[in-house]
Amino acid sequence: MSNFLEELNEAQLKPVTHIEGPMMVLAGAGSGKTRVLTYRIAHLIDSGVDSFNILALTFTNKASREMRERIEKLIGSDAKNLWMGTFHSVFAKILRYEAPEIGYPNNFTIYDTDDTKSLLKSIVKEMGLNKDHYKPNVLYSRISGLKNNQVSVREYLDDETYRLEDRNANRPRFGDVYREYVGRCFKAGAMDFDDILLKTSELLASKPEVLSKYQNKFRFIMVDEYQDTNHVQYMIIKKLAALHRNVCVVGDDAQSIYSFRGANIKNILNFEKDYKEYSLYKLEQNYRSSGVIVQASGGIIKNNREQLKKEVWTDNEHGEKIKVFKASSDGDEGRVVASAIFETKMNEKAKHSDFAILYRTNSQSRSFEESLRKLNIPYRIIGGLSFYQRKEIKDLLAYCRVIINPKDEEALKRIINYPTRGIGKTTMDKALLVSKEANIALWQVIAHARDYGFSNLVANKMDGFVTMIKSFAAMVSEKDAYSVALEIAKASGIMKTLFEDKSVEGVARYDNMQELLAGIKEFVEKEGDEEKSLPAFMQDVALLTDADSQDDEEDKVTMMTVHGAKGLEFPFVHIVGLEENLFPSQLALQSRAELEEERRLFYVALTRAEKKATLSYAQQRFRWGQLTYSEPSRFIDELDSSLLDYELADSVSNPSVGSGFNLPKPNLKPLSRMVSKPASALAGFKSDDLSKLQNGVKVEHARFGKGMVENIDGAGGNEKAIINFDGYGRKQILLKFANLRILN
DNA sequence: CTGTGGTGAATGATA
DNA sequence: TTCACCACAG
Repeated sequence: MSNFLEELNEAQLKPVTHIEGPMMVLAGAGSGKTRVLTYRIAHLIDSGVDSFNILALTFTNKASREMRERIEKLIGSDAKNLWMGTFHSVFAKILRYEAPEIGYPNNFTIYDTDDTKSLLKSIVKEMGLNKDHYKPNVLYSRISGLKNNQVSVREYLDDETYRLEDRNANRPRFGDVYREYVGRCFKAGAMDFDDILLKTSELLASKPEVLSKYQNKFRFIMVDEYQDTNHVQYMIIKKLAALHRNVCVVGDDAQSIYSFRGANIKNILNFEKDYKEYSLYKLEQNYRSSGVIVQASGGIIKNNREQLKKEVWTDNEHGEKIKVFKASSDGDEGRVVASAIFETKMNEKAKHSDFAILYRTNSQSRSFEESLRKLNIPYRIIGGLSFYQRKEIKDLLAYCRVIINPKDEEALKRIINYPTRGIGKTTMDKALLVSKEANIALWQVIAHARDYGFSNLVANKMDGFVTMIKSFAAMVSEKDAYSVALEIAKASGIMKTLFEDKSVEGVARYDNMQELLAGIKEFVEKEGDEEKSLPAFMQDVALLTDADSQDDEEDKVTMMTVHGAKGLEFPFVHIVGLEENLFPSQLALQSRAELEEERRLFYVALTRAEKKATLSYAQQRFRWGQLTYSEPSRFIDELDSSLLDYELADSVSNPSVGSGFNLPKPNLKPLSRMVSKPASALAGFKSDDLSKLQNGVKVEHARFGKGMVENIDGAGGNEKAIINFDGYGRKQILLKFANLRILN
């Protein structure tokens, strides 16, 4: 059974057959790192380790899925018992059981980035702070940084250094924002992404019985991409591994590209201190890339001071030189790259899926999309706005969240008036104020609106909403996730609202919602005895950001950021936008450490290529809607010129593109700004008494002209009329504001 | 309360 | 350029 070991080379075999005791594998790009991890797990199980006792942590869902599949191929269904997943998914799962130990409910919600930012925004507003100094993005990354280093609110407030930093950054009250944010999350029974790790760490530190339970469960621990772990993750691993000390970390310091979110290279160095008896293994033979690419990338990384000693080499053939394209503009770069792909595909008889376009920022994808579309080259974009971040998806999921955890304030705010049910901003501001002053959940205020002084009219609307949510909640224990979700979509009116929107985007939104429902159905119908309830589904969803539903099988060119490409490989790779201030990013030019991270990022990009890498840059490009000029990236200069093949002529040599095509248009002021808008209220136009208005009456409106009343509803000064105007179509008009003259 | 249009900011990556 | 937010009219 263990003949699979024969597929490994000597350097790989050693770590794979290492069983007891701590170990670290430093694995160069393309050296078979995943292979070592998967084979080691297979070998552990083969040697009698119970698969239930193995924990394997990765950074992406994709990596863990891939590893599980590969292990399954080696050892069969035992692979299902492994605890394998991303840090977030594994510890979220543990927290589902253990949350009450630290004062959270089992049904806690996970706040994603949007929820977090929206909460921060309301806090800043409530506290009356200057929103230019307290921007959600900045606050979020500050809080995230603190949490990743396990700095609690208390510790923050006690530490003059931290507070000074914020005072100097024009946000002296950051500490109050931090405290309020943490308090509000707790009150809402919500954890943000960082909390999942932070709370796990706190749990393990404060509850010895819990710690000991998981120490005994996870007798063998494996960590992929160890160079990307942050301090909290490091602490969690350290605690879990303290008893058995069977911890195996795999990583490559040259590919550490996540220090911006707290990843700490020092964790690799700390490893040596914490586990003095550890064994070190190095994988230095690259099986992936051509000699040119291995040589070029090795040369690049040598420019970094901070690095561990490692010499990556290959037996592969030398291969083609790295091509460098100069383009005149971003649009031109798109055309050059698209036609190069077209050509290579023909010459090499390659598939579309053999190509990748890698860029530094998501916003660069546009020019490539356009050009590829023109040449009828199919492509897919990974990243950017993921499926689960789309508004219509988040809306439906927000209903699910409120049903499971009514205290979830962000979800509640999202849906209380969607589809519109007459509970608007003014009402909600009031409700929020009550919730804050009485220190009760927003949901409680809404559920008992009359007790908190809301008018009957408003309270009735809230009652309707609350009744609806409760009726959904009653279904949860009886029905599966799909039945509940479908009922929500129908009964809430979301489905109808989206269906009625016939614009292009509207149709897409409707389709997306159908796709979500189909996804839930799939979840429910999937084989296996896992739970099929809505809460079970929602557990998975919050942590799926990966373009999971992507059709990997289809023959398409892949476009994504360099970050997104980590761990992947393609025969032909285009690295684009190699310009100063873009790649390396202008934000990374402040310090040596940041520049070195950019360089590692470039190293990652280059080492994705198997056969051939192509670099390109544009001399000018549109950024923020403005034409900017740019210089070629320093990373091009750092490459050994004997490995480069400069394509001097730019796309002017391309006969299919007419000359002068790329000239910037003369900069005309948009006309719309100069045209004054038509007078909205005609002077002297006086409204008739509308109290006796009825269906079928012909009226004249100051702006819309003549029309016929088709329907009137509402009461008490809030009557709305639907009027069909000639030339303007149906309009809904509130009579108390309307300027209408009754004709006839 | 709700839809519109005008204004100003965004473009650094992830679970 | 595009998107999100805020006035403000209706």
